[in-house]
This record gives sequence, C-alpha cells and structure tokens, in this order.
Amino acid sequence: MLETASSLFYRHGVRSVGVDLVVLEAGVAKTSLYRHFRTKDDLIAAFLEREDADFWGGWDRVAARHTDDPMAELEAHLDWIGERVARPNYRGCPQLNVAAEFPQTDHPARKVAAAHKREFRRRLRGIAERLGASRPDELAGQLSLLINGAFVSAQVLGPGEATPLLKATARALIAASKTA
Amino acid sequence: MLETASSLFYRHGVRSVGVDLVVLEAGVAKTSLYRHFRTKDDLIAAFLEREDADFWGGWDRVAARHTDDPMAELEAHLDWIGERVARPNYRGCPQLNVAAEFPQTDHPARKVAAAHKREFRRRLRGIAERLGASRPDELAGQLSLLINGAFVSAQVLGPGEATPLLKATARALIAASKTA
DNA sequence: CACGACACAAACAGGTCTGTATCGATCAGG
DNA sequence: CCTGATCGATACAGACCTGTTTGTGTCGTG
Repeated sequence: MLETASSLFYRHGVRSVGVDLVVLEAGVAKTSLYRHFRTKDDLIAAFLEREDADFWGGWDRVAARHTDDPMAELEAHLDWIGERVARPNYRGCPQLNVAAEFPQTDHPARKVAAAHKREFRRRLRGIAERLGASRPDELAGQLSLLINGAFVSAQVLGPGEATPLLKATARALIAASKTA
Repeated sequence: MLETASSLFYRHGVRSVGVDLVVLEAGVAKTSLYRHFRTKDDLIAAFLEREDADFWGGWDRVAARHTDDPMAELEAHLDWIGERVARPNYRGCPQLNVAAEFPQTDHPARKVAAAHKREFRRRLRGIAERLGASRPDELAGQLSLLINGAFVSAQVLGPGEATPLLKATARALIAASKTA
C-alpha cells in the first residue's frame, strides 16, 4: 500500500493524487489506509521516510565499496546520482518536490525532508574531511548545492550530461579546497 | 490583480490558493478574473511570465553596471541572488516550485518555466564565453547547477551562508575552466 | 467451534475547487 | 439622456477532496 502510494505520489505529485486513487490502485479499502495512517499528511510523511531509507540504502551500498578512498567513493556516488537523474521518468528529488508542494514548514512531511537534507550535508562533510579539505564544511556545502541543483535541473540538462558535469565540477571544487 | 495572484501564489503555493481567494484579496469579481484569464492555468502561466520578466529586469540592471568585466558581473549577480535567497520570506524559485507542483510537462506554466531555465543557462554561457573559459557551455552548466541548487537549498543553508558559498564556488569553477 | 482482529465495500458528510450564469450599478461617448 | 461596455456581487453547477460510518466477510488462534 505504501509502495503504491509512493509510486503515485512520485509520478503525479502528492497533491494531485487523492486517497481514493491510492486505495483503488492498491486494491485495499479506505478504512484500511486510515487504520495505518491517521491522515493523508501522515501518509505523505511515510512516503518521504521510505524514500529517505531507500536513498541511504543505495548510498551505503556504494560507500561500502570504497571505504578507503573518499575520492573514489564520491565519484561513485556522483555516477549513481547522475544515472538516476538522467532516467527518462526522473521527476526530481521527492524531498524537494514535497517541500515545494507544501510551503508550511511545520508540515510533518517537511520535517522529514529537512532532516534528509541535513543528513545529506552531514555525509558530504564526512567525505570532505576524509579528502583533507582545508574547510570541509564549505566543501560539503558546495557539493550539496551542486547535487541539489542536479536534482532540479534534469529537465534542462541534455541526455547523459549530468554525470560528467557533476564529476568535473566536484573535481574542480576538491582541487580548490586543498589549495586554500 | 495579477500582482495579488502572484504574491499569493508565491507565498502559499499555486495549488493551495484558489481563485476565490485571489478575487477576494484583489477586490475584484470572479467574472473579471475569468475575462482576463481563460482558466486558472493561464493565470499561473501569467504569474510565471511576470516573475520571469522581473527576474531578467533585475539581472539586466546588474549587468548594465558591469558591461566590460564579466567576472565582476557574475559576482554581482551572485551577490544579488545570494541576498535574495537569504531573505526570511524566501520560498524558492517560483519556476522550480511550479514545475514541482505540476508534473505534466505540457502544462502552460511548465513551458514558461522551461523557457526561463533555458534562457538562464544561455545567459550564463555568454558570461562564460567572455570569461574566456575553454568550454563555456560546460562552465555555464556548472554555474546553472550551482545557482539552481542555491534556489532550493535555502532551508538548509545557514543565515548569510549563501552568498560567500556561491562566490567561492564560482571562483573555483572559473579558475578550473581556464586551466583545462 | 467460537471469538476477536482485521479486511473489503459502499455510502455518506461536509467542505473546497473551477468555471458559469444572472442581476444590478457605474460610467463614457454620442 | 440613452446605449453599450465593463465592473462587482452572488448564487449555482458539477466535480473532487478528506475522513467517517455502517455492514459484511474472513481468517488465525485459543
């Protein structure tokens, strides 16, 4: 059920998918949905938590293959992210999409999204430290801007452009982070 | 009327603002609104066109002060953008927000947003060429990712962090664009 | 077998949405 | 002063939304 809702929410946007469509597509009764999720807002938050877990699952799988080489790890992450962004049905980062759909920062889903982006920057800072950047938090911020930019720029990027652009940019930023 | 609609749309999101609220706030009749805009979708497209014109108005005003120094022009743009992003009521780039709210790429407002982002990259390429980058289109793509990333990362950036982060990143990218 | 927890189905309540229709007021030009 | 165009106000149509209620079935466990 949550999987069906997640797929619908991601493809068509959270606000344009009603609970009636979710229960129809999932083949469950509306009472069942409301037993597991108190409100639709809770369902949206659960959707983002699921996406969050999926994202870090993929991240950790990549990171585990490069425990001793932070540069290789970062490039592997950018490969993976660039490939995902270039997919034909890519519709942007779900966390950013939901944040754009709900301006209220106290919405339960917004809290999930904010935590996700904080964690994202935290992990980038870890890599920046291991890379020996002189100001790791600055490098993490730069990489965070870069990758979030890629998430929202899929439409304007040419096919296959994302990955090389991400990697070239990251290399330039890392080189600069050591000289200063 | 369009100004009222634009303010409401930007602050609360397009989908959560109904035409009834627009006409109430604008002090006009709904018949008048529908005389000037055939549908709400047309009103949304007009909202983005207005934002587009405003954005390039500000851009051109900045550019006019630095016609002979592309580096100074870019830094001035980043100053202006960073300041805007750091404002307390900043709610992201309206073009990106609407794109996130409407997955259908054939929505009239999506066409305005796509054209805006193409124009954005086109102008950045002009600056990259004048800067003497060896691959100006690549540098423009990098700067485009960077700035769009800043647009969506306002929530996660610390106060006053945006501008120095943007400028430091741009300098690193420009330095790298000349050596390669 | 019996019971309780959970499932589906379907109707409903109360509200909101876009877009239209109707009516009266105002105002400018001939 | 008359006519026509534009405006505001209001009610309405028809659809959609979230969430609840009611009733019926079904399954696993004691």
